Formats: sequence, C-alpha cells, structure tokens
Amino acid sequence: MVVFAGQGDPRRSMSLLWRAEPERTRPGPKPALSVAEIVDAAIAVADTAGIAALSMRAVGERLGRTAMALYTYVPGKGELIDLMSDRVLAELPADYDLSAGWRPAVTAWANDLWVCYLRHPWLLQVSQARPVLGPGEHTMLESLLRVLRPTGVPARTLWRLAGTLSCFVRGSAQAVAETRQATATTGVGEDEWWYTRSALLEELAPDFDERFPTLSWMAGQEAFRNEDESVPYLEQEARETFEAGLGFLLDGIEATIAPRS
Amino acid sequence: MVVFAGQGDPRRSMSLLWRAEPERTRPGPKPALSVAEIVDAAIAVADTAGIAALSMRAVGERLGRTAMALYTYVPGKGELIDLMSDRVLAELPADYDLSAGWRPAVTAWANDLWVCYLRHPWLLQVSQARPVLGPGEHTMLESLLRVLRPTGVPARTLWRLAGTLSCFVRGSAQAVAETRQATATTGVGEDEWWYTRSALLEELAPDFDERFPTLSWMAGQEAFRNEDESVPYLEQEARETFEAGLGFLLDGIEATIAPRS
DNA sequence: GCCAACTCCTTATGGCGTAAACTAATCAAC
DNA sequence: GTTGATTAGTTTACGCCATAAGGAGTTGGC
Repeated sequence: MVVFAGQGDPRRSMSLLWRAEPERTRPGPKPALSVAEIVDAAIAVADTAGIAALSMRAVGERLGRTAMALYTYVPGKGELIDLMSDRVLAELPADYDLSAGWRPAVTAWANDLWVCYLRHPWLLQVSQARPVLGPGEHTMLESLLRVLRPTGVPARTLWRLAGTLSCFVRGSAQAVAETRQATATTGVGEDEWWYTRSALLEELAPDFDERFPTLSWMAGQEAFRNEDESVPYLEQEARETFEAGLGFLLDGIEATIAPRS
Repeated sequence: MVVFAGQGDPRRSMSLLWRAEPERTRPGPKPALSVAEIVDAAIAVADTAGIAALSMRAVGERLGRTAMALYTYVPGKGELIDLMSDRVLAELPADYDLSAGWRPAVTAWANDLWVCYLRHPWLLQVSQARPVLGPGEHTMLESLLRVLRPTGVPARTLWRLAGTLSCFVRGSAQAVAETRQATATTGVGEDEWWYTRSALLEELAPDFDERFPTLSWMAGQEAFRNEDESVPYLEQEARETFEAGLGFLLDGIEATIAPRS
C-alpha cells in the first residue's frame, strides 16, 4: 500500500525540508541525534529491508534509541518518509550536458532517475500525489526542464513532456523494483517461481490456447531468451522495456519538437 | 507500501484464480459465504475506503462475519488481493475494433485500462512484479497484443510495445489516483493545500528563483489555468499529461511500425 | 447413531504508530 | 550556587493489524 505524506502542521514539515539545522542555545540536554542522522538511518533500513520493514522502532534501534526518541526530531512517520524521499532525490545531478542536443541529455536524466529508483525502491511506493515540495524534488524537475526548455516548445507542452517522462520512468522502474522485491521477500527465485506457475497454468487452464491465442502464439515465438545469464530474466526484460519505451517516447517527442528547431 | 501477493501454496492460489467454485457434496455445514462474495466485499471496501482500510476485519464485518471466518475461503490477505486484482481486470473488454487501424484501438485500450485504474485505485498499489497469472490479467494483455499483432512487428518488439504502454498507463493513472486519495484521506482540498504550501515555500526558500530558474520561469508563464472548474486542478493536469503522453508515445510507435505497413 | 469433515467463533501472540506521563539533563536568571 | 523552565529520551499503554490455535456447533455418508 502506498505510504502517505505527513499530514501534520505544514509549517513544521516544510521547515524540516528546507532548513539545515535549527540554531541551538537553549536549556535542556544536548540532542544526541540529528534529523539528518535519523533520515539516513531510515533510508538505510528501507534500502535493505524494504519499506514494509521501516518502522519507528527499527529506525530507533539502528541508532541505539527507542522509537519514541525520534519524535523529538520528527513529527511522525509520514514526515520522516517525506524527508527520506526528498533527500534521495537531492542526490540527482542538477545539470546535464546539452552539447549533443536535448535527446542524449533527456536520456541521461531518465537513466539517472531510473537508477535512483532502483537504488531506493521504496521511493516508488511513496505517493507522489501531493508533492513533497522539498529541494530534492525541485532539483529533479528543474534539471529536466532545463534540458527541454531550449527546444523552444511552449510552456504548456514543456510541462506535459516533463510529466510524461516522469510517469514513464516511474512506471517502468516499478516493474523492476517489484520484481526484485518479490524475489527478496518471498525467497523464491524467478525461474523456480515461473516453472511452478506455468505448470499449474497448463493444468488449471487447459483451454488457455483457445482463450488467449495471441499470448500463446507469443510464448511459442522463442523471442525470449536470456542474453546475460547473470541478470534475472524478468529484470532484464523490464530494463529492455524501459530502454525501448524511452526510445519510442523520444521519437514521438522529437516529432513534436522538430518542426520548431 | 505496496501490497504483495500471497506467498502460500501456489496451487491453492492458482486454483482460486481459475476455478469457478468447488463442487460440494461433503459433510459439514453449508458455507454461508463464497469466495466471489468475499472478493466483491473486499473490492467494495477498497474502492470506498482505500486499500489502507482493507482489513480482514473490515471485509468480514461487511459480510456479517468475523475476520477469521474468511480464512476458510481464502488462504490469507495476500491471496485475497490477488483475487481482487484479477477480478477487476477481467471486466476489461477482450476485443477492440480494428477497422480504423491500430491507433484508435490502442487508444481505446489505454483509456479503458486508465478508467479501470481510476475506478479501483487500490489496483495501482498492488505489486505487479510477480504477475497474478489469473484470467483477468491475461485478458488485459491478450486484448492489447491482439490489437498490435496485425501491424506485423516482430514478437520481441510487440512485447516491448505492450510493456511500454502498460507502464505508461499505470504510471500516469497513479498520478491522478494518488491526487484523489490524498484529498480524500487528508480532507484538505487542493487549492487550500497549494495555497498554504506555496506561501511557506516563499518564506522558507527565499532564494528559490535563483536555485530553480526554469521552474520559477514556468510558474510565471500563466500556462496553467483550470479550464473546467469542476475538476480539481491537479487531476485535470494529470489527465492531460496522460493524453498528451499517449500521443507522444503513439507517434513514436507509429514511426517504428510505419516502415513495414 | 456415529464419525469425519467442515464452518465459524473466541482467544492469544507479536507486530505497528503514537499519546501520555515521567526522569534526567541542561541553561538563564537570580 | 540554587532555582525553574525547557528539553531529550524512556517507559508504559492503547487500539489497531494478520493470523495461529483450539473449540463449538453443523452436516453428510456410513
């Protein structure tokens, strides 16, 4: 299930996103932790154990504290996830080389975002509905717009292009991320999984070929073979879909842009 | 967080997906419920209250039973979600009119899937990594392949096209779905939300225009105005991104297909 | 009539986020 | 110094969740 953003005081969340660290000359014990440290620990937990394992208890434990200790730094779990998302996006490059034209630059942007999603798959499970509006998110968008703006398309089109590209990268990264996560959490390898399932399919749906003629034609096409044995099949498949799809998309965009360049 | 598929006995899950209802002349009290009834109830819960509110208790309650009663029909929550997904996808059309060519047919397919996602937004939060392999999922894919196959592209390309289109529809439907869900769960309208946030942004990031020149240029472009006041802004925005993006994508695909038609 | 199979319930376990109340540390003002 | 306000961090507790275990009542075949 998608994780939603913090719903508490907006001022508090936004301050956390934009402010470095609060100044300190106040009574009370010195804080042993910092927001940054907590966010890092949370990212580490989510990266290694998945977002399902991201609990306040788990993050606290990693820092040698109780779950409740985190609440002095961060209003709640939702806000913590906002901070994680924005921090991870902030690591993306802010500028792309435009000397070879917009197309290689967009490709690089898409690739970087893709890699970021795969390095932090939990990011794909955080709702993007209400954007976090932190510096990281803005950087990601700014860098894409900076690449596309020189093509001279009108602002409205520019915005659509950015939206389309983001959607596509996100959608296709999800395919890979979920594949990996499924393997990790179930402990069942792809081959094994597929073998069991397809045998069952034959048994339970003996009329498969009549019901799904095109699918069964495709299955017989032998177009699917693992080129690189070291990469799981489904993952390789998804990676190629990403590359091919980006190609289709850029072709289409080129057709829109070309008339005016 | 993404909900994962059932991880129990694969035979059991697959039987549930493919078999209508088990034959019954066995001892024991007659079952008062059926798998189909449970799945319907679960879909109703998820549709109205979101997947976060989908608990075994909630589904049982809707049927006048306890949570544990469901476990006689369904191995667990994961498998129930599989059944829900597949059932919803099975409602999609199996065939599209090809008389006007592949392009309107693909557009119709994409639209239908999009509408399905928006009718059942929780579907977007169910991992697609390990496909459910039920009849519904196969129907959805079969109908797209049936549209694209007559273009004569090689099987491998066909597969990439299908993957790309699925990713894109899913990705962009997510944008709308999450927007709506955010409004529903937080109870804060878009305008209100945006107003508060942008005011805070100015206050907390006074150097915004220097850091994000392209974004701030865009914001000044006034390209963004709500044409239809009855539809929330972000949702309309996302819908247009979907339509425009599908256009770019189909243009690109057309370029790939054209040489051979 | 009896037994095995079955549905459905109650109860219990161990997780979760976080509210509330508390202890202990730290600084400013006196 | 001492005091009092302020803060960091703990413990405890509440109400959720999925589901394991075991028991009560129902039914068909023998």
